Amino acid sequence: MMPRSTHSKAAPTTVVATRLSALAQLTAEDEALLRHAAEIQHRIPARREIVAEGEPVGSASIVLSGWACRVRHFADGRRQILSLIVPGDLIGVCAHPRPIATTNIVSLTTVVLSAAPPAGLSRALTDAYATSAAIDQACILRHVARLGRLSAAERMIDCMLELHERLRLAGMADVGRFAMPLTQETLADVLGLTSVHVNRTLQSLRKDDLLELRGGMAHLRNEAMLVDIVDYRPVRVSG
Amino acid sequence: MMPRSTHSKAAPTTVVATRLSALAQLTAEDEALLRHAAEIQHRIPARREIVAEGEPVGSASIVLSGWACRVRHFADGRRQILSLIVPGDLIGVCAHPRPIATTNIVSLTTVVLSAAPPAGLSRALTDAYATSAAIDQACILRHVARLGRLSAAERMIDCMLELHERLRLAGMADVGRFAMPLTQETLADVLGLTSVHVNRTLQSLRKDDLLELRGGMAHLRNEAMLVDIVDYRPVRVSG
DNA sequence: CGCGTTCTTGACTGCTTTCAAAGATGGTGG
DNA sequence: CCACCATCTTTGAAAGCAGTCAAGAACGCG
Repeated sequence: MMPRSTHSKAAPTTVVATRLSALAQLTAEDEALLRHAAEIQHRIPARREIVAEGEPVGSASIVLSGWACRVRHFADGRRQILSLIVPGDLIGVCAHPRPIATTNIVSLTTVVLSAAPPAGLSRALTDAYATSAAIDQACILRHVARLGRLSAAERMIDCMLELHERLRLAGMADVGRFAMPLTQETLADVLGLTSVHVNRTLQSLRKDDLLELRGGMAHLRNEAMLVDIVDYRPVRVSG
Repeated sequence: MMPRSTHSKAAPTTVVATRLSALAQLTAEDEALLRHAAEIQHRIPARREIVAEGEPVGSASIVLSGWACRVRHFADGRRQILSLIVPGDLIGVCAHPRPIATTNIVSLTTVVLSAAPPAGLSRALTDAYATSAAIDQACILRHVARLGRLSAAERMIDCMLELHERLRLAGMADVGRFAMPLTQETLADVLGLTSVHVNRTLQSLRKDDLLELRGGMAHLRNEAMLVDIVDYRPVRVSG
């Protein structure tokens, strides 16, 4: 069976080059390194643990297609998704000695990974990795503000605007429209809500013609208004 | 006026060495570098902006005493504290080119900073900085889970356990007891609650003899039970 | 001792959860 | 092609946790 992603127009291999090129000036050699690394692909079914908390961080890898997440499980069954990982994102890029994973990472859909070329080989790749890590950090801080101070509808809007921006960076989103494969239950674990309330929130947003999720696609009906509602600002990590 | 901290038994200069030594094997030279850097201190009153979102990240510095935070302000006045910064923590240590700050950083008490010795000078310092950054990251992820899935009382407990652990690393906490200079209103902005509800939550926890905040001190009355309530696990970032 | 900040309290509102069950959807095999 | 099954979405009623508003008490500083 071919690993064909229904959520991406871009071929998996170009997703990575698109995103990393947006983060640093990659040379033709850098792109060749990425292409070479992508020749060996690791296919992971949905709902599989990719990284286990407390275990040594393995070799760095790149998400070619599919969605994953960092997640925390509580003893009583509660679950919180700490961050979403989408195509073009890096996993396990870590600067310090003998690092161990601080969270579990789990696939949410089928995920295809390739190894990330070692950073030392290229100045531009090193920069791209560092910038990617900075974006990751910024998104997590954004998530803190989202969970701490926004209402259910605001959390949903803010989250979708962020995903739209991040997927666009990898060339995987149209204007106001992108593939969003998460179920309402998973979305609830991202947003710190119950699935029932996610459902009601989505109905309300659709009724107001602001935002619509259907058939695995997200539609931002009125992006300007959405941006205004949550005071959304694009992620910027370098000048 | 001497910058004397009433919240610390350790002298400001040793706080840094204590913490960084716990993160990597510092040599006598490393400690000399830290002591030298600490000769020039920068004193910042409470409620001052230390770093502005969107501005280039300045030179790296170390908190010798006092508390600060990363914070997000919303257009309508809501405010969320994204992470707390306590003595021994680093500010503005950043690996990628031309970095700009993704959040504001504000002093919560009087804060004394010194410059952080450049990482390139010493392998151990480089490691310590990287480990410190990893701890920072782990605490922020923890904060996401806290805000997303814990009740008010659980958030309070989890936050106090984390602060106890972090301050102990810098030699600034006794067993089950540490200086906690934040007002209930500030705590509310950390925990994503209102100050009224923080007050009621604290009363309830004190009544149950679990946790007590009074006179700028936090007392963990029954640490084992607190740990159990929130399924608290110590921060581990390297093997 | 006086003033501003912080803490405390009460009554009321409301957003979100809980619990339960019924409908839709999509993929699979007969 | 359709029945079937698991998964996902939708709905309703009731309860609960946290927020809002307002005002008084306590605290700490000068």
